[in-house]
Amino acid sequence: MKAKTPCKDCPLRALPLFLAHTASELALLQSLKRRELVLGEGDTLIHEGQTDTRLFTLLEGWAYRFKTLSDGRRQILNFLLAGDFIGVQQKMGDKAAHGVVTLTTARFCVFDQDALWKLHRDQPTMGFNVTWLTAHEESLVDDNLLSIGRRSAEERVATALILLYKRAAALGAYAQTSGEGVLFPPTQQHLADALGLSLAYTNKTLRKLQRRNLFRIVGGRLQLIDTAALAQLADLYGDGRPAARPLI
Amino acid sequence: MKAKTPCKDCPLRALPLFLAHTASELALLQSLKRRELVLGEGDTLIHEGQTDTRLFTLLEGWAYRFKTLSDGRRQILNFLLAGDFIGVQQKMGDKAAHGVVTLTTARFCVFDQDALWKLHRDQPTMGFNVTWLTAHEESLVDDNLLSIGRRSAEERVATALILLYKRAAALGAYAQTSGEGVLFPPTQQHLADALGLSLAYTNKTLRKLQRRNLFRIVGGRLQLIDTAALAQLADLYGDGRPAARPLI
DNA sequence: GACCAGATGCGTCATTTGTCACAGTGAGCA
DNA sequence: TGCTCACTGTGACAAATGACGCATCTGGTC
Repeated sequence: MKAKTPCKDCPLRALPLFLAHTASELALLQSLKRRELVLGEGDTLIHEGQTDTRLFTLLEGWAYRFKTLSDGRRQILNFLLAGDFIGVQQKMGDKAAHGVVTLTTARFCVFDQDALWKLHRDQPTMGFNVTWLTAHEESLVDDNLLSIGRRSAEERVATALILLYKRAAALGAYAQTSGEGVLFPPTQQHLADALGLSLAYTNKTLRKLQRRNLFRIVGGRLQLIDTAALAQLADLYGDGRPAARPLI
Repeated sequence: MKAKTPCKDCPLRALPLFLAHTASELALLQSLKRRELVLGEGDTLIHEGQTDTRLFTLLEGWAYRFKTLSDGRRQILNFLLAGDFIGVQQKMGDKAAHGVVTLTTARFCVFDQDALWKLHRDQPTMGFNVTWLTAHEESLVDDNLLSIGRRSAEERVATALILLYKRAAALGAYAQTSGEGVLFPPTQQHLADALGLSLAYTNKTLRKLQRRNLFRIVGGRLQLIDTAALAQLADLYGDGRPAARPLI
């Protein structure tokens, strides 16, 4: 899988979710792309505590960012899907960095060591895009913080299902979305760690909503059956559909 | 208070917490500074849901970012102290923006409408600094998410007290830190909303730690008495002291 | 000094969520 | 075929946290 797709032909870029870039922006990206990296399910891209790493873009598959306490308690900060840009925080050398682990086999675009600075220096619009993506990821974490701090278990599950569904669906056929729903790789343990709940209680809550016929998970695919009921539980602001965004 | 201090003489800039900027960077900042704004205690800087706003830097006082659910449950995402840069997320037009409210009388630096783009375009190092600050704020929210998702009430309180203490202390005399501790304006209700706990339980937890003589809050000032015990409860990675950072 | 509003402090009881133990299920594999 | 292992499902009970009510304190203000 070292076949380096040229950036301008990147199939992700064709999706309506992603904004178009100019030829010179693409040329800069191409010049910063070092290689592609494929990891298996459950592999570590960035170790927790690691501070100097490369920058990556997730091209295919799912991953997640997480932090742990010394006794092993783990919190998933957010899930990463195709198009997500990874590593800005580590580049800033923040003391308490997080880890990144894959949830499925995943393919990454690996950038030059100095990519973060060169993006800002050589193409201010790309620097702006980095800021945009960083602010956007922060807003995902903000949402999760609201959920975990103030929503009940049922509401958290409903919120997570809707938001993850919409994110995956926005990638469409590229992420194998179909009439049967979206691919949904997280296990209940992952959901528990993301929602700040125990595994057992996450299971009970999922079953409860499932028995009310609000959603279905079959064969690794998530289908929302009663989106309105889920949305009411979740009490979201918007419709949860991700905004069009830059792709770096 | 419309007395516009020139950026290069900003007293914040003299603190060791903040990195030095070049003359041309300062000149750019100066050109983007429109005015200063003073708000009273509990005033709203940015309404929740507002998407297009200005950029601000908090020059003096405390504030907080928050989100609410439609039934009024509120989550404080993080506290803002002098030197914090405000408004990047709203500029990105993220659907589910947060509000910003002051905790004390506060003074803000108000920037030009297009400041975000001009910072990137005219001085890539300043664009880089915006990314840095945004990533840094995200990492604060990551920390809070770990706390609320996986720490017990006692651990959350200990963590918050240490981190807020260190942030305030890093501003030194500028934030009126003294032998009597740091100024500490949040009420127990604010702490409860930040920690994802109820007001009553926050009170009980604070009292418990206070009775164990771990800290003291008197006259609006926070003193850590047994920092080691607090740190052990908090299970932090580093020492919690904030890293040197750009000031925009 | 009396009053008031916002904070803090605390007891009791209710609810949510966690813990533990164990059973079922299905995919991979010897 | 029968392991094993990761994952899902479930019940009984325990622990953490929330809800409510009310007392107390404190600082402003008339």
